[in-house]
Amino acid sequence: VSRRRLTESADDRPHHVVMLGFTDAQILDVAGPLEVFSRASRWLTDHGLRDAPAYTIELVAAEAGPLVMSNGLAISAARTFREVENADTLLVAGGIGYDRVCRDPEICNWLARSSSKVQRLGSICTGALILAAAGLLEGRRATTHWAYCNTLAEVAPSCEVDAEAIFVCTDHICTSAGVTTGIDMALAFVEEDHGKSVALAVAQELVLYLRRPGHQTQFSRHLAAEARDDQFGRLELWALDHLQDNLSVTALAEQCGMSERHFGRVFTATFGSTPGAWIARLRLEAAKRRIEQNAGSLKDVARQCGFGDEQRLRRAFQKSLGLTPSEYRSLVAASPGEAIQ
DNA sequence: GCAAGGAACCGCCAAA
DNA sequence: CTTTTGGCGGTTCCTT
Repeated sequence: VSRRRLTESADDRPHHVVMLGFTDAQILDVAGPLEVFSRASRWLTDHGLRDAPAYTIELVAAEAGPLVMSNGLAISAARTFREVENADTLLVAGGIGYDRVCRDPEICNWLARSSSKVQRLGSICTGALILAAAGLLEGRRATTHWAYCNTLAEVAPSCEVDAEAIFVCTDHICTSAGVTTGIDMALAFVEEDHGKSVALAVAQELVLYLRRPGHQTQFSRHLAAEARDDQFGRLELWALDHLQDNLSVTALAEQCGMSERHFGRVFTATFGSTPGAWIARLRLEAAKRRIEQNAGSLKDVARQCGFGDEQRLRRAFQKSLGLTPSEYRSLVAASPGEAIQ
């Protein structure tokens, strides 16, 4: 994250955050980050740190008409992207319809032009592919939803794709990974603008908001998997519902009706990740969410997420995070908004 | 921390 | 002939 702070402008103009949404965008892509800015703004005025709102927030549509989000919820944006002026932070949502937006030259041109005018340009999930379509990720480091990292590398050959990062910022362009990471990115923006304590306060408030839907990451994974509606989409749904069961390569291959050898080969070609590593990641993410939500003992978490016992859970955490599960828990308790990779 | 056993991964080749 | 699929076996990594 660039350390560029908002200059205290004489007129104390609020920072204008614009989210570009489209039909079939992920609702969490859209709502999560905007919620961060809205809460930050309220926190600052509630605590007497600002008289005027720190952020003004606007959702604009890529096309005319209401945005029917990937969960069926309809939101109406007052304006389309054509009418946007003076955006300070411009965010691009991801979701199922991203490819349609990618093929729209008017939006791509608008994004390319806006990029040089705005202070920050961010993408959530597959929104990164829209930025790539606008030619904005060439020669940069970037990330996107893990299942689309290969696609991103294809459409933006000189883009250095970081499949591991939660979000990646180069200069003023930030791309975030899966849906919920858009919230982490937005928190980083708030921190950049108003300092760590404000970001932390917002994050703490948001923990409640995040807890409510339950297993947020898996939830969004469910939506994405359902929407993908192909063989591996169905496999992911099945795997998410069977985390505690045997998810060996043999079992997965059987689920897909393929031989192990063929399954492994097709899977790796599609996802750029081996089946074993993918399952490990699914389980680790699930365990992290449960620990963040303080749902049960580590033993329960280990069992529910398919690690079997605490030892295996601990090893998995050590390997990917360099922390033990209990260290992770206390870290999250100390700073709930901080996402740990 | 170590050794044994097992699972995952992948190159290679053959059949469909 | 090319593409898709599957079996075999060696190596590596993980679990116990």
